[in-house]
Amino acid sequence: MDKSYQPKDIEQRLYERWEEKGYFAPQGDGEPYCIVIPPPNVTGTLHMGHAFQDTIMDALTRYHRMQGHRTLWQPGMDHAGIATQMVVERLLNAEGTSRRDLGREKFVERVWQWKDESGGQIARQTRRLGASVDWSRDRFTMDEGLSEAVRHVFVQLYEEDLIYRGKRLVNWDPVLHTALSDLEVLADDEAGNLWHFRYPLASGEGQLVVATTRPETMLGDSAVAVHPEDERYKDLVGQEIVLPIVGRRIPIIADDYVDPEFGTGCVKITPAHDFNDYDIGKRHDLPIYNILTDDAALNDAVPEAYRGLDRFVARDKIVEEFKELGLLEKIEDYTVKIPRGDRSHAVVEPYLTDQWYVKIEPLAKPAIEAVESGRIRFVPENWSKTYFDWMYNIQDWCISRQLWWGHRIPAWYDEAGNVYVGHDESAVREKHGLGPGIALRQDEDVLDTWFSSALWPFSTLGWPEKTDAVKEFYPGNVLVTGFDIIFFWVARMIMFGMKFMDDVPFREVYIHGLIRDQDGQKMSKSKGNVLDPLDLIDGIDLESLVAKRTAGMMQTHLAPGIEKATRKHFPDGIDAYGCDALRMTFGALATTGRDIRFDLGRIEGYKNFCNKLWNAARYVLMNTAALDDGDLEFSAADRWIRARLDATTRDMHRHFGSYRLDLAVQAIYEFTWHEFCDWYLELSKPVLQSDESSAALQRGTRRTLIDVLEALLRLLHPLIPFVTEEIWEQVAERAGIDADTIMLRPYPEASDDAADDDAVADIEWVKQFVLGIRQIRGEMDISPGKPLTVVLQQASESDRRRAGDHAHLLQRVGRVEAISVLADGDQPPPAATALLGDMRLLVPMKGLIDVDAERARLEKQMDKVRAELAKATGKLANENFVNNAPPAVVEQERERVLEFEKTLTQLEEQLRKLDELA
RNA sequence: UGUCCGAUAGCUCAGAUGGUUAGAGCGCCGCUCUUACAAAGCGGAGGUCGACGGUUCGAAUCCGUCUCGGACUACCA
Repeated sequence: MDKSYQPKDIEQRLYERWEEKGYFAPQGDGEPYCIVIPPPNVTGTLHMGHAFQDTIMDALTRYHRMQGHRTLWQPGMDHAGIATQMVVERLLNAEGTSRRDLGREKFVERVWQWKDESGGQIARQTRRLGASVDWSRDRFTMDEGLSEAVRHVFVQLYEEDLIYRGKRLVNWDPVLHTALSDLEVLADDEAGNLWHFRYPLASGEGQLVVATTRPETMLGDSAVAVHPEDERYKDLVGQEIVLPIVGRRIPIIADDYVDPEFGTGCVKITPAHDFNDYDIGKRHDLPIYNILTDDAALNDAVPEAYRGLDRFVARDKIVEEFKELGLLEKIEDYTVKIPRGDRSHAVVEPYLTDQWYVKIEPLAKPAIEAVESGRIRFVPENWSKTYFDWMYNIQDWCISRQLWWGHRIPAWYDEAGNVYVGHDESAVREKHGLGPGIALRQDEDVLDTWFSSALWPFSTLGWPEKTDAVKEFYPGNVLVTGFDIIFFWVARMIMFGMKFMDDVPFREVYIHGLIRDQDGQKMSKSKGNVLDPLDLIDGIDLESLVAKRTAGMMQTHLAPGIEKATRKHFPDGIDAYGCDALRMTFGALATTGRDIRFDLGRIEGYKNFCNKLWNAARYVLMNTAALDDGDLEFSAADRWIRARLDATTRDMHRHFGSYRLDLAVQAIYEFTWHEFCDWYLELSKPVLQSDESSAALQRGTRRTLIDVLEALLRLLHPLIPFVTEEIWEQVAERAGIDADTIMLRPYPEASDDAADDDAVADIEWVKQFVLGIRQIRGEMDISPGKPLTVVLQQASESDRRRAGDHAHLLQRVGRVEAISVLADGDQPPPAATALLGDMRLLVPMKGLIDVDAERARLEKQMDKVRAELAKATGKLANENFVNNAPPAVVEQERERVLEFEKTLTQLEEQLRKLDELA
């Protein structure tokens, strides 16, 4: 083995072998365990969030696979309608052509081409992350089987009246020319104005002042509303306004919606271009004046001078004209929420169009119950509240999109505009008796991407076919995802799962946090703070990183700032940490539902951890070459480390069971480094490197070294698959295990044997002994290599026994040359002191210890003890404590006081000794 | 608008059901290249647990109020 761990050499080689051998496919006949991957968008590349999520899922998958479950991690990708179409359109633009130039068919072909390239990139990244997905079952939301599932669902919902077509206001993206669902619209505060317009009464007597953030929509006004109880305007209700510029007479109406406290208490009503106004319009039967085109320019319904103007140009012109007419009361600065498309970032318009909708309430009900009843559990639990909030107020889902890339809606129209829904055209013709003479044309629209995503937990398994996979792997066990898509995806999977499978799609939803940069900022391309997980695995130099972050930016003016920040945060680029280190870091950061600041310091530490493990293995392998059969005798250290391994194994099961990968990482890190390496390996040396130990004892230690390391590797494997596999192959051979991979070995189970208390106590005593000596060395500046003589004062029977039994350990690990026991009544020599229970460890000074330094040490220790003593006696002096606290707690406190007092006496005595000397 | 989350060492974070001296990693300060590992070993310093009240014998932990962050959600034109 190399002297240090070199991940680069082994990761890809191992992954290829695992894949070739088919280890990722479900194996055996254990209980099924299934996770479906949240399918990444084909367009993109995997970012830190994906890598984090994949790490969690892979750890769970490997853990369950090792437990003998028939484990499936279902992979796949999403066609991501809008996102993908935008990317390809941008490519076309760069080539000087466009979607429209190509035409629908050619364009879609082109997207498929792009999908193959981009999807390949994602698959490569997924492999580099070590994800043990079953590639043989890889699916894509637009492949034939999934498209079949989509059509099936659409047709059934339509036939059950749960899908309908309707003309209403939708969120219209005037750049992409498509409708959007509510969820795809993001409203953020932007600086704007509030314009106050005077609207003259038709009676000619007076005017009303209305305030608006969108002056141009006044061209579509069909009323002015006031609150019914508003005394100022009560008498005007029923009268009319003459709408300036347009000249239309519109009524003054009364509606509760109006807040009399806001502005003037008068609201202009534009039913075609505002959701609230639309509702009011319906309540009052107002005419609807659509004044916009698909591009959000003004259409022919407005006065000639405004026709064809962009909405924002028209806005200025309207304001100008009001000013000229003397009808502009005032302009205020005002912060407005501007709705923008989440992909195009264009300002979205409420717009009246024909769209397809899913009637959501009947679907939402069982989905709410599924969570209420506990059939689906959110982890952490509080996310269920978010889920309920949305589900209780859920709106019908607009599922049609005016795009070319996606599942075409399976609806056909005849020339009269009658709509027929069916699997395909021939099915429609057959069902409705439409002969070949009748021309049908298919709906031009495609479905919202999330419509097919909602079917993912069962469509990927072959549904609507009744496949074995469906029977076996539905419902899945856990969904691992981010909170940002609880509404988009999680809720919809639950609704469709309940509807079509009559069962929940998964039993638990593990919601993880968002990966942020070192300053807590969300990672995004435009901020230039994204990290490519592969760059953390393979490393990248500064110049390449800068180039990568500033390349292909939409807003090029941000590049210099990004470059500066990048040079500041990564002055030396990024080291190659290897996949395992990255995964271990993600695991350690996977705390319950809180966002994660990704810190390079952490990954560095886990790279070191991998190296530590590597070197521990080197030591074990070096020392176990000569394994032979024969009697085994296990030392106290052997028995101790096995007990510790058992305890750690229990911890690992508990933490995996509760999705606390952070605690799992912490527990296994602690065991590996601070118990196995720091102590056990050191304690094994005196046994193996001494002629005095018996062959049986040496055998026992060798056996333990191999056994514990082998189990440790299995405990670690779900988290750090590569380095564990690489080491394991050699260790397994030594251990006499005949198997090809650690992946399919059983996950360790804690033994039922009671912990070996004697051995544990002995080794704890040895540790305390050594630590005491080391402390004296450290603080007295005695070289670690210098052998010391130790005198035991007030040694009990068991202290003496232990000192005798483990003298060889103390000698080697503590560099204690000689131990002598001070007889009762004998004068102790001037010495530096450490305490071990009631016993004192004395390191005689013989010129090597500084009296003042030792005095300072003692004073410091005594201060600490005195503080604690004061606290404890204070407690006991409190009658309430003594009377009310559980007896065990009180008793414990009494014992502590005795301990402290005894310790204090000892230290005082020692201090006196020093004073005598001085 | 409503809901939720967070505030613990210089930094990034752990701290079930309230109970010994509040922990880890990194960083920092010393000392060591001791034959698995300097990507290491050993020792050490560093925290009135956001603020104020309350419950309790006892609060980082439970309950209120507040401050400062963050997220989601709904909005008054």
